[in-house]
Amino acid sequence: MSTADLDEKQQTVTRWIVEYAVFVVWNDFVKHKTVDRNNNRDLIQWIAGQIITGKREIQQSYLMSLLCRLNDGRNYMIRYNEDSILTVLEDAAEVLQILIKDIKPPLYKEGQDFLKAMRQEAVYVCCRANNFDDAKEVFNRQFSSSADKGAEDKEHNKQEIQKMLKTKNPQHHLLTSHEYDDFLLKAQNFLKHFVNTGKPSLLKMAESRQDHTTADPICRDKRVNLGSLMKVCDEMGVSKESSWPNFMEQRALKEHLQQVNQEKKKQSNTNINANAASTPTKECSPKKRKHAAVDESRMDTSLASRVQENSNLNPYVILNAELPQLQTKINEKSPTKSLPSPGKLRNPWLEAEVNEFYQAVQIFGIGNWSRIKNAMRTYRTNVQLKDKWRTILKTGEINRLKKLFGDVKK
DNA sequence: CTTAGGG
DNA sequence: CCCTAAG
Repeated sequence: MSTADLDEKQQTVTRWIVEYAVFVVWNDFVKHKTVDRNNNRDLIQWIAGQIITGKREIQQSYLMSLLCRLNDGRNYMIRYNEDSILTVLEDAAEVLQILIKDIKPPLYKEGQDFLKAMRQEAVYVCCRANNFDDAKEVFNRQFSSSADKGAEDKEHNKQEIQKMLKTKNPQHHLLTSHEYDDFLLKAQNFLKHFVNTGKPSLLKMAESRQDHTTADPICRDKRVNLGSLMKVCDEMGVSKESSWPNFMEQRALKEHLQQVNQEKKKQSNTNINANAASTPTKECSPKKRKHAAVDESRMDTSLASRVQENSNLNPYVILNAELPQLQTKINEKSPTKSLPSPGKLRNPWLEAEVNEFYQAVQIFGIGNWSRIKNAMRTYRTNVQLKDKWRTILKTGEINRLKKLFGDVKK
């Protein structure tokens, strides 16, 4: 097989994954009117880093990033990048603008209306939180430059909002007559036009495959069997390393972190170790585990079950979960290149970093430093991780971690 | 390219 | 954190 063939196949698989990703994120959105940013961000970041020339793929990745922002829209305190003063919904409005830039005539008005609605909502969410100062700033940013379009109704609306802002009343009818969920519904109705409702190719492939490969009930109810997806990649002659993003492993890690955090919240009620539930395979010999795929069944069910918002993640994870600016990252070749770049000299380990590391070791096992590295998306090398583990043992920090997160499997 | 272990 | 041997 020539390398050109391989490239093309990789491209195809990449497309499929994008397609599949949109499918997953969109389904989340319409079903629960929410998108789990902390999980889907891995997907989006990976996609953003891919070299995908197809216009549709770019649109799709914009769509997904928009959905994540809409989900966060209630909380105007969130910022998607550090030096931005824009609130989530303002940020989302920018993404939307790009998304609908060359929208076709029949939809043009709808698009503009929705964009307007989003800008209003950006003001409203501040008002609902009784923060009229921020609301005012958002308003000025979003509504000041509408001089170019002197439509009457727009002006009217603008004045209405201005009046509302003056009252400083969070119970104003403008705010109470529409909930945020109504806005999401509106979003859903409009954004339908951007999502391909057909089944993703990758999913179709996987489904046709799993019919005769397994009778596992989990796989039957249309849910995705990631193992099958990977198999498809294999059969396409695409090496897993380059084609299959390691967000799968990252997700496993994140889920584990969430579980542990929730467990900690419930605290002393039960003595059950979170490990026992999340890492069923412990009898494997190290050699065997090395070749086993990431626990597929667990990730399968997670696809459908990551519904709840988790506001209790530790700060390190939240930091790590910030979305990249799609506008700037979309053309970059390698997502890993854009990660927190290492200082030239030595970088001390932060406690939160060590905690994440320890939990990663719990998931992937001692010695699988490479996989741990990928899951953590850290700039540190496998060897550094190995050395860190050694010093954790030597210094006795292991005891602190053991108390915090439980034992680590051998 | 990965990991283990010595320095 | 680096180096190197071994898989």
